[in-house]
Amino acid sequence: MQEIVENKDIRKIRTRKYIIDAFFELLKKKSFETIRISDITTKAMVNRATFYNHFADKYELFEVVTKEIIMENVRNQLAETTNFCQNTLTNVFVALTNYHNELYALCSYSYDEMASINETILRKEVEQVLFESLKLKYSEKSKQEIQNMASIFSWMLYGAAYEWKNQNELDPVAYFAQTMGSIESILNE
Amino acid sequence: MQEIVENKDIRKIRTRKYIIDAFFELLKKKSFETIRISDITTKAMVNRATFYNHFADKYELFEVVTKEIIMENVRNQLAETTNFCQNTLTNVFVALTNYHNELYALCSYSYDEMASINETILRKEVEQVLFESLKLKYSEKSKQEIQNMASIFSWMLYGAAYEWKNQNELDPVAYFAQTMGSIESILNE
DNA sequence: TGATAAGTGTTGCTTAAGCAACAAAATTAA
DNA sequence: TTAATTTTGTTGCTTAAGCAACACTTATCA
Repeated sequence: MQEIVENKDIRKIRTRKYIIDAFFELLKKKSFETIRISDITTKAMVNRATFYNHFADKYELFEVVTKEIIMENVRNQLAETTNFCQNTLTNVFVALTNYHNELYALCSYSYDEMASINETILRKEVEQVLFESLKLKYSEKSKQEIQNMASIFSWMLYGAAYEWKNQNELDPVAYFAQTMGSIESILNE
Repeated sequence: MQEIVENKDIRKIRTRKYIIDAFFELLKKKSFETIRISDITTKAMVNRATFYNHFADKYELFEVVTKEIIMENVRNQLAETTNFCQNTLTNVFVALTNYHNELYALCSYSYDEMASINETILRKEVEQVLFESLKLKYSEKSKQEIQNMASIFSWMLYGAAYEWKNQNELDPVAYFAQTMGSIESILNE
């Protein structure tokens, strides 16, 4: 319970920042797997033991950082669509393409690796948001049913954004409209 | 005596670096006099009290930093001329023009102010180096006489470099050769 | 294979840095 | 000018971070 002491001491904030900065700096040049804790701490000019006061390991560092820095962006865009509507899926999709672009900008060298690590985390986030949104709209449906819808949508959107990144030719909105149009026409056959 | 403990602890090195970096960052935008200690510490993300563990005040900060970063350069170039010779004056002059260029690059906004603050420090440094050099060459002369020569030369060279910066048209070596040529011809009239 | 090395994660003790509060200059405003 | 405000420099106590040493796991390569 004592756990949430919150950063009042500037040293914690500063050290954290420098670790994160150093980490992303390194991600521009080498792959996630080849980055050692000591690489990070050396660049950040902190003791290796200090790293462990902030993060359990480099996986947690990346997870936490991604959630904070990148997903905050996604969340903000998702927040626009409190109630589920036709545009919700498009908005979420656009948010996800932004996420991919930002991630790529942050760690171009190890983008695929990073995207892969984040996949589950991010997809779950999306699922959660969609669940909340769907719940409001379809209050008559069972929780399980809504959960299933949210899950399928999250997979679909995450996957679509990932594929979009690999092609990266069309504007996200156009890409999504086109693809969804095709899917709908097939489902309605 | 315990004073020279030397930096083994990375915190001291790191904090020092961040204070110095923040200081020069600020010098690019505002004048030395308008920079508050708290401006520096805020930017450096350290406590204000910590500043005073490293420096007595911002004047000492600047003095120490200048000596370390900029004058090291000057010293290196001066080191080439251990024994006083015809080229010594030219070398020192060139070193001083480099110093002015570097100082300007570091704090363009407040260059004049900074150059003025450093004047005495730098001139004394030059005087000291010239004194050592002259002493070797003219061991028959009295210490006082050598001291006087070194002093006059230091004023001359410092002033010449300062004037050169204000004109900044000719190549340093050409400027110095030309000016010294004129002076010599007058002295020999 | 077995051994040498390199990286990880943890711990007890030490030290630099943070914080808050203060008096004393120095600015600014009335 | 005087009063209000801001900045400076200092201090006692607290806390985060450094250090060094450790056991342990994971490469490296002879």
